Amino acid sequence: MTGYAPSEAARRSGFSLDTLRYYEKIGLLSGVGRTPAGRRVFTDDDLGWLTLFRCLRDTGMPIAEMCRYAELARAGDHTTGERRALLVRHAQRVEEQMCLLQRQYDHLREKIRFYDTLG
Amino acid sequence: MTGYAPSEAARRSGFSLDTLRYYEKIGLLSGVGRTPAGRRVFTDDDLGWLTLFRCLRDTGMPIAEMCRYAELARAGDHTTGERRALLVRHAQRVEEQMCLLQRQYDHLREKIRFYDTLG
DNA sequence: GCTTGACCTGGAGCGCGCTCCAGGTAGAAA
DNA sequence: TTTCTACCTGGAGCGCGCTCCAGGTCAAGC
Repeated sequence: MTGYAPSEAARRSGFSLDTLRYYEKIGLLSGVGRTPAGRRVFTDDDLGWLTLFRCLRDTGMPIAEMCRYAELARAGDHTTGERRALLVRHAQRVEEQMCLLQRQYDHLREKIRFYDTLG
Repeated sequence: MTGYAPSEAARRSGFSLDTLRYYEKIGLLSGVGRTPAGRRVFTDDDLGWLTLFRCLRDTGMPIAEMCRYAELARAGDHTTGERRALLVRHAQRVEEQMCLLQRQYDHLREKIRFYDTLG
């Protein structure tokens, strides 16, 4: 149960210090420990959450939905089904997003090929 | 050289009427024709531009960069090299984005598989 | 002639996700 | 002992990309 300073947690998660504080403020990240002087101490568990948030953000999940997920997790083991369903729905949206991205990427490549034929 | 009403251009491009007006206001789309009464008339050429903008937006290009591209195109044929370079740079960013998306999608799938093992 | 509806304008407002700031504290380094 | 750095708080501000609104115009259908 190593503890990490805010700057270290930021470095490892890829979120800024301000974003870490923001996530805690809105209740996305909760139960972050403190030193007697009031400074945050992040655990490996917190970093695990941050890794998940990184994944969800990178795949375009809105923060409100991540909050919902975190809330379910806090509510206990009886919410695993709902949590899984939430992730599955999100994964489906990501698949669609990947298809669209691929299509438009192909379109873009074609446009570039057009410029290639000009000279 | 068929002409399209704003609502038809919106339907075909997938942009809202407000967005079409906005794109013209900021100079992204220029030279859109008008009826004597001042109503917009979109040509096939305009729709071609909108299709390109759709592609670039869907792949995450900021509007400022699309403006730059449109500006180059308006400047004439001597800018084709620069235009191509702009698209190539963008395509590279899109490739990176696709890789990241795939990685995080895999991560997400793994998380879902974890929930599957629970019951 | 009257209503309806699609369109026009300039400009304000919004939702998201941070990001920055002022003013302050604790602890370590010189 | 002074200074420096990393951190703290509450709250304001920002950049992006639209989106909405009020108030008006025109053309077509009844």
